Amino acid sequence: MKLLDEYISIFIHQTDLTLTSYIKKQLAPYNLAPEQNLVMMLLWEKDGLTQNEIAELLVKDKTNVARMLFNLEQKGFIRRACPKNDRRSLIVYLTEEGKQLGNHIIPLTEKFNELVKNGITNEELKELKRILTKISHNVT
Amino acid sequence: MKLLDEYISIFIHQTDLTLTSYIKKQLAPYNLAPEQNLVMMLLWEKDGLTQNEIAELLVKDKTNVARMLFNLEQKGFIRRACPKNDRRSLIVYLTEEGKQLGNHIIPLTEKFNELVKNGITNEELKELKRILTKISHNVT
DNA sequence: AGTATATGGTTGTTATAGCAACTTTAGTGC
DNA sequence: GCACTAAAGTTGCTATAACAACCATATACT
Repeated sequence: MKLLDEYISIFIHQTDLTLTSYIKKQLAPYNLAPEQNLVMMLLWEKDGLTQNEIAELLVKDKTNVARMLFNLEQKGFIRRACPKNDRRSLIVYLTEEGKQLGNHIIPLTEKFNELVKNGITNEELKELKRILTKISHNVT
Repeated sequence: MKLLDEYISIFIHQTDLTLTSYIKKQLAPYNLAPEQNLVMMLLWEKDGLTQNEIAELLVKDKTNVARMLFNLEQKGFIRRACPKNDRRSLIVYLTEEGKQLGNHIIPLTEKFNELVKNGITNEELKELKRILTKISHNVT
């Protein structure tokens, strides 16, 4: 498409859509959406983060994170508890089911990452990150 | 963030979010959302496309396009008419207001594109597109 | 102590994004 | 000409994304 060639931002956007669409289908059988998976990946690394910490780590609006966590709680993958010393915040814990889920999902995301990088050298990856970083800085 | 460094797809996703967020704010005063703007850019190039053609050109689901066009119609930028030879389809036309809008938005998007490309050589841009294309093909 | 401010979460609204199921209309095959 | 299939749009559902406004609790400052 012409737009896609003229505007690099649209090119990046389309690539992102393609990638998201793929991983979404991979995760669907596990009842997990792509961004919900990012939250889970944080928790598999370090259980017991607060909502706010998750929002900062994912560079996301706290409203989105709150809603994602609500959904993950509904699905039974996490639970939220109020710490005694600060009744404003909520700490997020994995449930047993949430912990088990990692055994399936982590290999799946590793495989996805390998697929994405297929045929691309480390040099190229570094170059890609370097240019994307430059682009981000240009508008920030 | 660790996730961002380990998974190139997340890196791309974050870059896209940053870009989208920026252009969204630029377009907001004109009562136009980023994806709505893509539709308008197509129409400024070629008025009188069908909904289906727009969906194909933008590589988007027809349901999204239908809803975007509904919103653009509500805003008064386009109108939709049924061609006599095929009562299933809808042809999309710019209104006078929609045409006028282009005078403001097109320069704005050009400026945005220049900003995004700031400090990046044509070689780097080509390289970026090449690698992103490879990545897209890997999951398609 | 008491006001002011800051922090952590929630709710509401708008805009993508894509799937499934559906309606209406057009074209095909016999 | 009738049944079948294909095509174009619409509706409903779930999941992001971000902003504004809000509530409750903590902290700071006087």
